[in-house]
Amino acid sequence: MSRLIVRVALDHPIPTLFDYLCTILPAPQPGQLVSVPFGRRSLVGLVCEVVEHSDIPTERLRTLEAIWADCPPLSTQWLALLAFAADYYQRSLGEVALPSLPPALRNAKRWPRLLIPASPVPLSGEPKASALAVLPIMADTQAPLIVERTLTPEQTEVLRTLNSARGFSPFLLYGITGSGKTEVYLQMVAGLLARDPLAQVLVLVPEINLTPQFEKTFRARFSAWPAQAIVTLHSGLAEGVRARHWLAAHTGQARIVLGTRLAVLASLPRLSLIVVDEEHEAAYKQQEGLRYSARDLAVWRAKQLNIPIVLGSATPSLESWQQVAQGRYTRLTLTQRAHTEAVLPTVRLINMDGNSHTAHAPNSGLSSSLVKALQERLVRGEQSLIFLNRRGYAPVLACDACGWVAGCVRCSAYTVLHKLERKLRCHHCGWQAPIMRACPDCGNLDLAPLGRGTQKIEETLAAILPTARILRIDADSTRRKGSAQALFAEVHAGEADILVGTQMIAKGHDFKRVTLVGVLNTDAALFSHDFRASERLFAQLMQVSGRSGRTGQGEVLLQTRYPQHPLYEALARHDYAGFAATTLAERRQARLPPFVYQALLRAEARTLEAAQAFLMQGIELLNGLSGAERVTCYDPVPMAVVKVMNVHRAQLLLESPSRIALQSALHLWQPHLRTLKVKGIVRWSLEVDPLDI
DNA sequence: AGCACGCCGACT
DNA sequence: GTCGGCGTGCTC
Repeated sequence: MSRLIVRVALDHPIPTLFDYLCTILPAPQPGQLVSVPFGRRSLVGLVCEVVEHSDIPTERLRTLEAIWADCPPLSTQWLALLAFAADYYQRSLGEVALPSLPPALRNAKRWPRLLIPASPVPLSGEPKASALAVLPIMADTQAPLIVERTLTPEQTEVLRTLNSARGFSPFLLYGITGSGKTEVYLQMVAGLLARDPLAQVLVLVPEINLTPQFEKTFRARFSAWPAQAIVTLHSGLAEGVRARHWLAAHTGQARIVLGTRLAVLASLPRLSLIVVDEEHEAAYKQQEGLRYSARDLAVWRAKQLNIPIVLGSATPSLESWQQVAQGRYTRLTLTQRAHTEAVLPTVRLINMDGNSHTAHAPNSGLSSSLVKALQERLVRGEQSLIFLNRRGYAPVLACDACGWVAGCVRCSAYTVLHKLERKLRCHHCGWQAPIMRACPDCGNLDLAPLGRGTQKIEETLAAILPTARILRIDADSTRRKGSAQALFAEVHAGEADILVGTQMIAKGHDFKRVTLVGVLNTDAALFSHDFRASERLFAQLMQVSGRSGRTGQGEVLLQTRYPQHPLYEALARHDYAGFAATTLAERRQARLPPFVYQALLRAEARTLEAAQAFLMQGIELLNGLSGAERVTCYDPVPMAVVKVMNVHRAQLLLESPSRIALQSALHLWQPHLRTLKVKGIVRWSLEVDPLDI
């Protein structure tokens, strides 16, 4: 009698499948979840193969504990997607596949209580299906009118192109803020699901807090459908809910899956269209564990399944823009705002250089032009928004006498002064300490806060404009759960005149009464060592500018010491295309992404020396590999913030004009790195296509 | 990655 | 005399 060997992927760094004997009948199929003994633990694993022979000696083989027979197996296409992600990001299949499952599914004890949704019902087979074209108006008066909107001629043209797409067709939907990208998504989805009543659509959004309003919009538009046809997937869901939603997607019952980056790895057997909204957002890149790009995996998935994908943005990533230039993606452009009353804001650059500007008050950080503009809004009963990407009161507390600067005890970073809380706080690790009265080095009592954060601007504004109702929205004022919602509600209700905030205020919220946006202190990003800083700054400024004048003529006042800088000039012209062309030309010249491919080897240790020593040995190993000459390897460098939580960090950059050459070098390199032995404990990780260097 | 085993300093 | 530090070795 031949025995059955089940080869299982486990969440474990050894890049191998683990073989188990199977005594349960019927034996599992590839794609099924099983419970196996591992060491003295019991783990959930994914069956990859069922064979009759194992290279492991029989006496070392252990036996499967259980098979989750109720759950339909994951498809070979899903397995291929995860195998690709594992291969590309240099991880084992199990390390990628198992963490991609909802936590509840990875606990075999919970299997019996997880209900598998019934088989999908064709939406077009329902009596209400004809309502897809003309939908009822919802009773909810807070919601925008939900009848299908009349499209602008531009939108109609774009939609026609999208609807005629067959097979793998990547589109870059380049549409300015307010041009009605969402309406295009909605009508494209409606059209597709009407044509194919069993089809599934994946809609990705960059942030968890954008899911509620997207969900609301989709539910309103498809209100004729059963509720379970639309599900969300993100890390904020309770475990049970997330498992139910995932299973609804897996069985095909959910037709629209709306989620954050983790949703790109969901099982979607009838996936027919992918939408990635705000595709340029850095949040699509996972920044810990498996550092995948959900946008890139979405494109791969669309290619694998031979389906269309729409990447939408007002400020596309330069990677996607370049794909258009190379003819790989099709660009569709929306240049007009969908509501005729909305026009692009006027952007004024206020020169803060030297003597040429007139500060409202010395050292206030506010120009008299901005203060005047704020006063005008106050008189007219309109709202203003002040954008400053620095929370706290002052970024630095320093001693005038000896030059001492307050720093974090665990990180190589300055601590930020939080005046209201009377604390010095490290924004890297959260460590905090009371504000000292005297300099610990020289005893000087005159410690000076340097620079300005949101708290200080709030305080200054309160002094200059005593009648204004000022609201601050940043990570500190919204720390408690739900307080962000409450603060935004206050703004919408008109209970604030001036909103001071960090980038939190730039996204998603449509402030109808805001007619003025003031932008402070963004110059540092112009001269950052990070070559992507200017791309991010431009996108951020376009986004925050778009907050003004959603229902009329708005104004943006940007304070800068470099009003002639091409980035700001392009912003004032609302000229993303010009900015992109210039920046891409610079990147090409400097041989930076997207013209080269990069990977990072990071090392962390208790001393910087140990981390650097590991990286130096890594370089030697790399140089010994065949094909290494096609990959450029730079010197190891300490990271920008060298020490975080008492751990020292350094990194090594690899670069190649060929993605394949870089990939093959990494594959050859990785097994050698695993065997490296250095003094002390060094934790290391490889990141492919890093965003921050 | 966990989780064991295993050999040297400060506590009841 | 033990509790506990983290070095190193294994997991089908």
